[in-house]
Amino acid sequence: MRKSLTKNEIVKKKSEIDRIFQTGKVYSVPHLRMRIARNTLGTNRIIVIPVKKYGSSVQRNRIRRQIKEIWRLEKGNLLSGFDFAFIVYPGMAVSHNQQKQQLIHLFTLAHLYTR
RNA sequence: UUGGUGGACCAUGCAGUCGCCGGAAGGAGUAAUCCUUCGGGAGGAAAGUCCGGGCUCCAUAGGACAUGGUGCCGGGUAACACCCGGGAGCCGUAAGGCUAUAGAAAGUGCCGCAGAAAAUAUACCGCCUCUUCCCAUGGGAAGAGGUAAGGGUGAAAUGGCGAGGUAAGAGCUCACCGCGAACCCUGGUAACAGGGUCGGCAGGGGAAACCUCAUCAGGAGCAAGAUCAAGUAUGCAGGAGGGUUGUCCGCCCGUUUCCUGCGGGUAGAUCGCUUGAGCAUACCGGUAACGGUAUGCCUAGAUAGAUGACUGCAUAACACAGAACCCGGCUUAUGGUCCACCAAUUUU
RNA sequence: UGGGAUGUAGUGUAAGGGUAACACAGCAGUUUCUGGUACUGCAUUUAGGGGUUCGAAUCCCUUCAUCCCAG
Repeated sequence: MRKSLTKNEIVKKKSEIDRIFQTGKVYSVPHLRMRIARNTLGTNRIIVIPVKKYGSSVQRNRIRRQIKEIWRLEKGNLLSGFDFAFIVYPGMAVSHNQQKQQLIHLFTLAHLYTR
């Protein structure tokens, strides 16, 4: 599978975001919370939401890009048909390797790997 | 060497792998779309939104009042609360810096406490003269008057200092200094500066108190505004005017229209959107800000929002920080490099 | 993104340029066998910085924080 991340793989509408928050299951590690909900598209979609108190716009943009990058590299190994929402709280690790370990831990908790 | 002052510049580059958003060319496909190649992709402050403009709609932005901004002089600019040059005042040993720098004699108001008096001038302690009385040769008390030199209060006390003058004093007179809705000469476009004459003290502060004078400003803002598509109910009730604006005039639209409220529907796409008061280089004009001419260049345009991750080398580049219609400034945040100048100390 | 508003003790509010005030809360003390009530006292650089003024919470500039409106 190609490791791309196009616009169709991002959750955009407010009604869909609300649906994730109302019906999704919650898995969390320190300073990061993941909600997943099934969709009817057959593919996975993602949204990253840093809370308002996380920092300046530069810091919020950076953490969003970093999580998108890790998700892009890992999504080929995951089951499909889910919407993902990552909520980031102040204190999140900045290092790429630590973030990667945290996300893999979350995916394992949710039993999302194909094998 | 240490401390300081002023200014200029940079804000990463190269290579590899995987990705993101536009553009151009080619190809596949009915189309949606996909593939290949080439080339581009955040800032000096993009920030705060403090000023000024462009642009769009309302009338082409008109008149008066209100309201608000600005405020030494000259220049620059599309414009400005910006910039450049000059004047004056203040601060600093200096290099340099700062200034909402018009008018207090148009008018109104304010100056707590203290102090006699806080702006009409006046008189607490004093000083001096005269009259009366008392003790007796020098004082004391009371009354009438003159005066502002001295004391004291205050942030601030009605020109300063010296001499003459006087009963004591006083711009009462004089010299010097200061002052001036005053006049003349010289220099300067001007602000202003220098000099002279005259006046003879006119009179405190504050205009970032109201205000006066001069000058500027019409309102709203790209969620402006325009087009297409989809969808709903040319629905119900009230009003006759509505818009331009804070008010009036004027102007524009209008009764098949418009406004207000309730109810219902859609929550999509395209344009605006990046060629611009643009950038670079050279020459010319100007003290400078800046302007002119020539040649060359095209350099983000997303729409829940594109720049990331990993690795190596170089390096000071690891800081502050992310375009959202676009420009010119100001202010604030922040890593570094270089230049010039000043002061002190040391050495020659 | 655009348009506005407000910052005063821990909280809620006052204050005409001239000593920062009131209520509740907090702390300490007195009263009581103890607690409550009551009484007395204490704590605030008026969000930060600068300017005007003899003097600033107040007037002006600037920065920061919080809140509201427009989808």
